[in-house]
Amino acid sequence: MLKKFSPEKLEDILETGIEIFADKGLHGAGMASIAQQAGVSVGVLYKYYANKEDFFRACLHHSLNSLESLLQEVTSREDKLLNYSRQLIRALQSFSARHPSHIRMYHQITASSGEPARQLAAEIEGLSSRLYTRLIADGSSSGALRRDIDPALFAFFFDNLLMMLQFSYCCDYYKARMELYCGGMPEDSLVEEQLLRFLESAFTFDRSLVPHGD
Amino acid sequence: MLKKFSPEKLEDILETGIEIFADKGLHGAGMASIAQQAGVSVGVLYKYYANKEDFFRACLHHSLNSLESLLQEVTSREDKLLNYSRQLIRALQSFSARHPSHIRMYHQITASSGEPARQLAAEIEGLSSRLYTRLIADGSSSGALRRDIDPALFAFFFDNLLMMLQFSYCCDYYKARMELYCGGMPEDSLVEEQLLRFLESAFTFDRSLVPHGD
Amino acid sequence: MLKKFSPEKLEDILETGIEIFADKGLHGAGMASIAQQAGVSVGVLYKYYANKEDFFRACLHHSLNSLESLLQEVTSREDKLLNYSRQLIRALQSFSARHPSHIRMYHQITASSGEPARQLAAEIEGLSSRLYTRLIADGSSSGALRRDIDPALFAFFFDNLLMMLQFSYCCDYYKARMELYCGGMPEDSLVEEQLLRFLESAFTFDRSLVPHGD
Amino acid sequence: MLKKFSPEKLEDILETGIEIFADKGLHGAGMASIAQQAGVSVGVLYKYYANKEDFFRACLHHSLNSLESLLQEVTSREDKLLNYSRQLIRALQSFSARHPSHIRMYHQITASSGEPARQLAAEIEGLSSRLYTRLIADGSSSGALRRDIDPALFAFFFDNLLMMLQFSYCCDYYKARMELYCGGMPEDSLVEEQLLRFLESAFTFDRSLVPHGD
DNA sequence: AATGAATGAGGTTTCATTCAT
DNA sequence: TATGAATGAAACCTCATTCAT
Repeated sequence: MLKKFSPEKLEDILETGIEIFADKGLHGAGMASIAQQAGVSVGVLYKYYANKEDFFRACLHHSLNSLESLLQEVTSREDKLLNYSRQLIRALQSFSARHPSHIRMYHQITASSGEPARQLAAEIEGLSSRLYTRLIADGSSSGALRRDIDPALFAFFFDNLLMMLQFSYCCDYYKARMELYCGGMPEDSLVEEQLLRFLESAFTFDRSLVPHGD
Repeated sequence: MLKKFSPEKLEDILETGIEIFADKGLHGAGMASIAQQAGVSVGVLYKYYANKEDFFRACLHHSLNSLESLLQEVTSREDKLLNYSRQLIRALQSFSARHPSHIRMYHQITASSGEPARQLAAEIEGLSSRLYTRLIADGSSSGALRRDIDPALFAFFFDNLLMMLQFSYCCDYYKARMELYCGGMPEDSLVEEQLLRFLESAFTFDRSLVPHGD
Repeated sequence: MLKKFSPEKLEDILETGIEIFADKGLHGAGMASIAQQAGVSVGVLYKYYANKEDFFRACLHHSLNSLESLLQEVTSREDKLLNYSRQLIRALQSFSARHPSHIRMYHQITASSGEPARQLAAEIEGLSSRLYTRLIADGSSSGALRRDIDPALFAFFFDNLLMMLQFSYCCDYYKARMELYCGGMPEDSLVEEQLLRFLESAFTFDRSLVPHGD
Repeated sequence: MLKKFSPEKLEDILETGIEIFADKGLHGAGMASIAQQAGVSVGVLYKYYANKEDFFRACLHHSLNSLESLLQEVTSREDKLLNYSRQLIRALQSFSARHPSHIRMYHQITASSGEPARQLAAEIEGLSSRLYTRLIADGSSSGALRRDIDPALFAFFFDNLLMMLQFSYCCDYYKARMELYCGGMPEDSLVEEQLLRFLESAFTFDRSLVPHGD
């Protein structure tokens, strides 16, 4: 009856927590149902986590870690923005298929408010925001990307598109919305191609270089 | 001690509900605290709404109505996509400043799951998805917009950018994230200008029309 | 909109109260539903009665009054016990058919406890208990009824049978029970005849007067 | 602070429930007060019973079981009606002294209405109604009991007297009423003797067999 | 004087957390 | 150490009662 605790079990617990929190939110999820679905007793949860919120945060960071390692992998091979936009899109598609609840969990935190929201944003978005901004600034000054842009805002738009793509693959509401737009779930390859086309144009077209203008 | 009920009071109640639900979600919000903050008794809430969920839905629709009338106003003057992208952006900025909690409320429902999520999406996103897609298809076939695109997906990307912009003005997490990207809250006019530039290029640049290509 | 109050309205209110209290009991009945069914506002109820319990008592006494006047009428023509047992049975049958809720209301008070129960019993049962006991004692000493009995207890048994008969005509549970015993609701005349036969034997047969005995 | 649950505790809980429901009825009783008086937390009640009504039914069946086993015991030694009327009366007296609240609980359900009342009656009264009716029919045809009677109705009268006796021992109102009739609580033996006398005459006297008639 | 909307105490029920085993 | 039954605070909701109109 007593099961030895193990790192694998912890993984199970966190994954179960992510699954349920991602669906029902911090308040909607119940500790008992998480414990049951994870195959442990509630006591175990409270042995490792002080309370529900603490456990929620642990689940949050667990899912963020997996997201972060995804990003790390893609961005480790330093490259130009457009060169690895494709890698990024594919990675997100693959990750969304494998770990939809991690993305949904990430979506949950975007609903948080107050100072915690501020801190989470700094913690989570700091890396990519700096990376994207720098890549765009570099590309812009090297001539690979257009010059008439605010690198920060364009990085922001860029990440916005990627975030929404992830949500659209994982969250029920966004999924339904994408199907509404496309008349069914579009092929990964079509999305990849079109989004790249959208991004490339947005980043490389420079009206000031076009002869006549408006 | 008894206060006469009035349409203004109903408005107050719904606005209070939106505020609290938007912050804490359906499960996190308490009817008692909503009643207190709205300056009515719980009894009033239950006189007009069958239960918490019913009231939640009423708040939801109240905020959606205000969003919809915003969109109606802008889209009523039928125009080309790029022409009123500017109108749209400005309208969203103004709306976000006046009714941030309505946007947050909208964000809440994007966390819902299952069949309700599907229905809500159809109800809420149907209008704009069809409008955007048509405008893009029209522009594309008339030559005003590029031809090498999937109108549905480009409409989808377009709306994604607008949604994220709204959230970034209203939801604490997204707000912090935007500040992170921009090093502080950017001027509305800068955002407007840059997003238009981003959109215009994405929609009008047609690589196939450029002499040399990659 | 404002209706003049009248004695007839008071009668309506009490009858409605009796109907609903009889079915659901003091705690199960709601003032609002009573007011609605009586066609008055709750305010009227609280104008004439201090609170729910007070109103309940008023309903109680109203139904007891009608029961009492029934009894008064039958017992006014002073007679021997067996002579008006028949009158009593018929009167109860007729009353039960006309005012079943009054009987059910009476049944409600038998569920009360503590000192109030004691007082109600004294108030309600005093009359008939003294009457029956005296009649039996008289009959017993005059030789019309058997001599080997305790008049009080026989009066008690006598009234018990009549009470249960009333309940069996009016209360759902007792009604179902009587149907269970009889395979359907028996004719009034059969019940009358059989109960009289039961009572007559019980009251007149005197074993000590029979030659041999058991 | 945590007390281990046990069958004895369950018994306590049910007995407490019976006590309070018997006094105040389903609607009048409060789960909190039941829990407190039973020495458990409300949570325990809701762990074992889905809701108040479910718990009420459990209490009901608990008290009916004890009543039924009483009846089973007496009726198991199959005998003639009058022979075990005495056993029955004594058993009821003893049971009433030991478990007055079980009788009061039984009395509560006789106040129920609608289809549930019908079902409860069938469930509870079916056994004894068939038994009594059969015994009387047998006795009647064998000559041990009089022949000029409707067995079903006489069984019904018989059970009515026994029911009222129980109530008179246990329910405050009926208790006060019996004292009113008897000028104080009569000795068990007196009641036994007189009720038997009442019953015997009612069941054995056959006017048609008496020489002179009326 | 009658109305019925508003009140809010109190009832039912849930569930995060504790702790005896 | 792991368990999960017990706890009880707090949430949802009802309805007796009040009182402005």
